Amino acid sequence: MKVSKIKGTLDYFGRDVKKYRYIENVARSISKQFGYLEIVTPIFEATEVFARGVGEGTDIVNKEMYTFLDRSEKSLTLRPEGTAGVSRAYVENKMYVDPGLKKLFYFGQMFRCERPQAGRYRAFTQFGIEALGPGSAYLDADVIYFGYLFLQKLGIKNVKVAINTIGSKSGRAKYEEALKEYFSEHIDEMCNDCKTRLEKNPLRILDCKVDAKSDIMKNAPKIIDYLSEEDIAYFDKVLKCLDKLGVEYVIEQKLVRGLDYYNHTVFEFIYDDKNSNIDGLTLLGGGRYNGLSRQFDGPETDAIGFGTGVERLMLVLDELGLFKDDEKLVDVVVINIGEETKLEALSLAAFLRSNNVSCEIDYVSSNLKPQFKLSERVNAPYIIIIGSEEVENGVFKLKNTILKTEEMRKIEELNEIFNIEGEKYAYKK
RNA sequence: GCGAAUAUGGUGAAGUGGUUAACACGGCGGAUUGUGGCUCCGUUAUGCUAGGGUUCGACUCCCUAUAUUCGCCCCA
Repeated sequence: MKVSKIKGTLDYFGRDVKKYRYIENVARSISKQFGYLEIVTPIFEATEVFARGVGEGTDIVNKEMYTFLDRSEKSLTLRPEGTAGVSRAYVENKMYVDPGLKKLFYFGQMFRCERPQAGRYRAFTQFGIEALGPGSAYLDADVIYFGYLFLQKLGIKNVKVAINTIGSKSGRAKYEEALKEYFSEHIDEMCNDCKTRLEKNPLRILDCKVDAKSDIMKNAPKIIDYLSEEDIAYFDKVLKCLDKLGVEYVIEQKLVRGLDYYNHTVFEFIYDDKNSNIDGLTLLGGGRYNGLSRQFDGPETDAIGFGTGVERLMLVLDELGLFKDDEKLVDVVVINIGEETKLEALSLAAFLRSNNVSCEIDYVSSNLKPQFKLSERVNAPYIIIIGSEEVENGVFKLKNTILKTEEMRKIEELNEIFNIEGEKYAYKK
């Protein structure tokens, strides 16, 4: 039977898996620096977690989720994003009883059934952070700075930080009402997408690219008129903090984000280089989601976080040539000349390995050619060559493939050459 | 859901309406070598995504299907 991978999924191996782990390692180390601890939540959850958490009106819930019935007819869903599950876990495990902030990060696969394209897959990996507990403008800025520094550490410089506020939940609700009313009067002149958005999520109309330049859009109600003084002061403070931290940003009034749970500060990091074919790609996005915990019957809790797509970052690293893979696979390849010394070579390899020297050996052939091919393939800096003459005389040939030198050494010197403490290797007659 | 492009061996690929489907890399076998990576010889797609059609004849033209890729929408 010929089977192939499901559309929009990836096999990682070779260089790609190294790139993937490289990003993961950077993510983990920066999380540590900011004091975020890992949380691992299930790959699947009850469907309500996302339906309620992410929001009934969102694209994710309406057309992108992998939802299925288990054997007891319960509706489950493969997680399409990380925040809802973390919020559910926060409430369920009563993490709120600890005073102060819970700072958590996750790194894992998410699933969305949509059309794959550059940097977008159906099974993809997100790294995200969530800070649950007392909110503050300082925290908002710190979270944004986290994202900023993360991309910097990966070497990704040309990034536009777009930021906006959509106010408190009540402000947002009033604003949505106003938008609905306003756009209802003009809906005939607008694009089809906007017509559906009007019912589902009027905020998103602002995000429309088709009608962006029309007068209707220009004259639409502004969020600023629906923000309370506290909301505005809060946002100003976030911006001041970013100034101080040296994060350059652009205020995008029309940045609203597609998930229902957001309020107050929202942001997106967008790759910004007109000359690049990945210009405009969203690399990281997030915002504040105060009160999401109420969806899971938890206490009203402030929270903020972001998510970033690892596959997209990999795409950027490739595009910019930022990931170099010059890792040597092993330190030594042991080559034997003639079948009669194969066992001696294996024994020598075993000795090296047991003393933390990584080492490779050809298990099949005793011909020189394939053995040298192997050492090329694994990029070994050293080659040890033994034949029956060497064993007879208690020596071995040591080849340095970088300096391209070759010399005969006594077997007693092996430990010294590879910095091995303890018992010395000796040929057994 | 909409739109576009592509589909030849292990890989990168060239190709023409008409006998043996170019070339390169890789693989395999061998020659020469106690030391390869240079050289030399041989070998490596009864088949060009699948099915149908046009034709005396199609890998090359048409249709359908499938897959991949890219874009829109939305997002990470």
